[in-house]
Amino acid sequence: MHPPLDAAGAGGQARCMTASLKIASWNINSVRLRIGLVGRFVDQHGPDVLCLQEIKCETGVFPVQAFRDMGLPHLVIAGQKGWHGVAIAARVPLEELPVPEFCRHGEARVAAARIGGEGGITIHNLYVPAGGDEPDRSANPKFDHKLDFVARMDAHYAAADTSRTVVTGDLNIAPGEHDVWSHKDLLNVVSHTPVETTALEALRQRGRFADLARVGRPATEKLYSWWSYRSADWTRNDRGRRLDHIWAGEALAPGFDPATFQIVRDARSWEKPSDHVPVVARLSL
DNA sequence: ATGGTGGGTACCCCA
Repeated sequence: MHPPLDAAGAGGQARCMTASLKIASWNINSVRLRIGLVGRFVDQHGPDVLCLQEIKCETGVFPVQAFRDMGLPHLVIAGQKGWHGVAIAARVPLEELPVPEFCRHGEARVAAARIGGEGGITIHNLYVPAGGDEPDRSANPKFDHKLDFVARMDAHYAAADTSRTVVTGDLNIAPGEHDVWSHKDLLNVVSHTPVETTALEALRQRGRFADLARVGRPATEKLYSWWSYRSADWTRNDRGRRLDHIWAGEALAPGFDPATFQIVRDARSWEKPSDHVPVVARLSL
């Protein structure tokens, strides 16, 4: 057996009786360009684990020292030149795990780590392919790749012990009617087509994961984590989508307090923002 | 119906 995970107390707060882990996910759209925004987020929110997507750099040029300086010295980095790339940064030691082969093209879209050893928590940080523009898998190879990626996730999580696993990241799918600004207008738009939303919900349920953003809140509440850059003023009509997710396996879900789930919407207004904002959840251990 | 913006890279890919 291992001692309880003592990750509570992020940001120098007093340690709690109950250990907990504050997990955040953020598609940063270039970690080097936005390292200052990462620091700002970490200062303000004190995550114990920060999962980043679209780091857009090779592992060797990831800004390691900046993460040490912000109190997240433990890193699992899966980079590649120019695009994609994911990383997990933590206050507590991470054990890097082999990644399931979700990406048939071998792109850097998955990072996996365990905290707390045997009986600890496994974290899968995913960057699901966006899927291009045309929602037709025979006409659009990128959409085919996306659906294949999701099918591989399904096969993996259906067979795995997911009870102490957190799946998080930019899944590039807004599954629910109220995860997009207009269900009707987006039914034929990649990220919200029925073939995608049905597949994602089915695999989540087969994997016995709770979608933490939706636990304990009304299904009709609009929730978004991404707003396109291609808008003069993203706040004007709030045309967002919820593409970024934190899922918890069934042993972790009962210790989750819905009040700890946050979408850091104001980060979309920071200077030179990512088009995604961080999502945060605290898990009791 | 269309095009809008942004990042990395190298003269165009991707989101």
